[in-house]
Amino acid sequence: MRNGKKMAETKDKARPRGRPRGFEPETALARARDVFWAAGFAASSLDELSAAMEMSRPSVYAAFGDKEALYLRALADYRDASAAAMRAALDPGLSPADGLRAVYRAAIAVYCADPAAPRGCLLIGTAATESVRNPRVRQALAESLALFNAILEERFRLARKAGELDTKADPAMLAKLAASLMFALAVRARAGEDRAALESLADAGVDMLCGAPAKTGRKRS
Amino acid sequence: MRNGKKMAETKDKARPRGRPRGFEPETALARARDVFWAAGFAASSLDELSAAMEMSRPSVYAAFGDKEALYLRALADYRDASAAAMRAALDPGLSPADGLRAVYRAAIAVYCADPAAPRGCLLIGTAATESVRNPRVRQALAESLALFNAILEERFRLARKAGELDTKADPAMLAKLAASLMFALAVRARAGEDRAALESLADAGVDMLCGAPAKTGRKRS
DNA sequence: TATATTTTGTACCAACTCGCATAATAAACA
DNA sequence: TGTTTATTATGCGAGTTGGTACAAAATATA
Repeated sequence: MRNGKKMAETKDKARPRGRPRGFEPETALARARDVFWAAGFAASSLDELSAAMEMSRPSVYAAFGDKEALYLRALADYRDASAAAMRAALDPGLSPADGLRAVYRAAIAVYCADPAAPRGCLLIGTAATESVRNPRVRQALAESLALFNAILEERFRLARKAGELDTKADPAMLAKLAASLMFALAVRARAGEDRAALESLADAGVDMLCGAPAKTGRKRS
Repeated sequence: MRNGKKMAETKDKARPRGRPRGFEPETALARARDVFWAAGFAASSLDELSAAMEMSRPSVYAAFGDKEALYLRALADYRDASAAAMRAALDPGLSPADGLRAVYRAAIAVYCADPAAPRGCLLIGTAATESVRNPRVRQALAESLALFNAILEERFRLARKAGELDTKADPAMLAKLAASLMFALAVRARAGEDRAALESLADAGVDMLCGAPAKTGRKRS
């Protein structure tokens, strides 16, 4: 049927013993992630998931376990991809402000990838809902948010060492504030705020976090 | 409160014609709101809802319509209560910084009311998930977030007029940044971050938004 | 009393949910 | 060729879902 075309022959690896898989795990996972991303965990049925993954339901179970395991796997993959993108954006060759701007810009691009139905962040937009009643999801969410904090903190710590930051600045708190703006962008994107508004908000946030005092609320004398 | 007309008749006005209701609409709605708050819209079954409301399912339907109508009603009530609390916290007798601190403190108190299972914000924690596929929920969410922005903006605008703010400051952008921190606090609370951490983050945010430049990342020379 | 009106409780429905048992299929291996 | 092994497809079953029909119950009114 759907495997008549190709048997998912991956590279030069010798085929395993049994019948070859009719799907590529990575793309199947990406499809599942997209379903969860749009509908959330609770509203994603296995029918819709297996259809999007182009797999029969027993195959989904055999390959990835039950619905929760599949969801946790999607969350973990998303977390890793996001962390990698953040580290890439925070190129130490750029100033902390430019790096932060790049992080926000990349995040907004992901959040608003589909202009017809912006999805925001998979973790904040869907895992947060499950977090109250599902401790495993809560832990995955908490760990992911902490990781994003830590990546930003590392950059701010480096900047302070390099003299790009006031020595009195607290890198950990700065990172939490910077991450908070990213989380808020995710919420606003999912609520439908348009991309231009998100980007100007992000720019104002960078100015406030890293400089350009003219635009803050501070009274200057 | 919001509909004095209908509420007044339950007091001591003549009883309506038929069999009297066995529930108080306000408390029943609050119970429904709590179920949605913990489980989200999709994972809240009518069985659980009607049990929490201490009403039979047909009674729920007769009084509030279907599950979505009940949810939208809970969202609207929550939005109104939140807006009232924000306006109360932003007492013009206080400085903008103190008012903002009060807003965050009140928000965190709501988000972390149950220390065993902090729920964050009903809108951000549950409506965001439904927003992608349910345009009515998305609109309710977007309008609520915009209302929170507007309430903060009004206070900043007043502060600028009163000379408490740099004339170059942009009240609209400041309000969006301030609201963004509130949204992030909601996300972090639902992810399980402890109350003390949220409060110190909120304080650092107020300092950054309204003054105390020593703690920002700005390099001062 | 009898009637009108509204709410309540029981019981039900069709559709959908997740997960699995079973068996056919497709490959490597002997 | 047959055997082994892994994946596929079919189909089912127990439970849950949102929503409703119906009649009993409780009140006001005539």
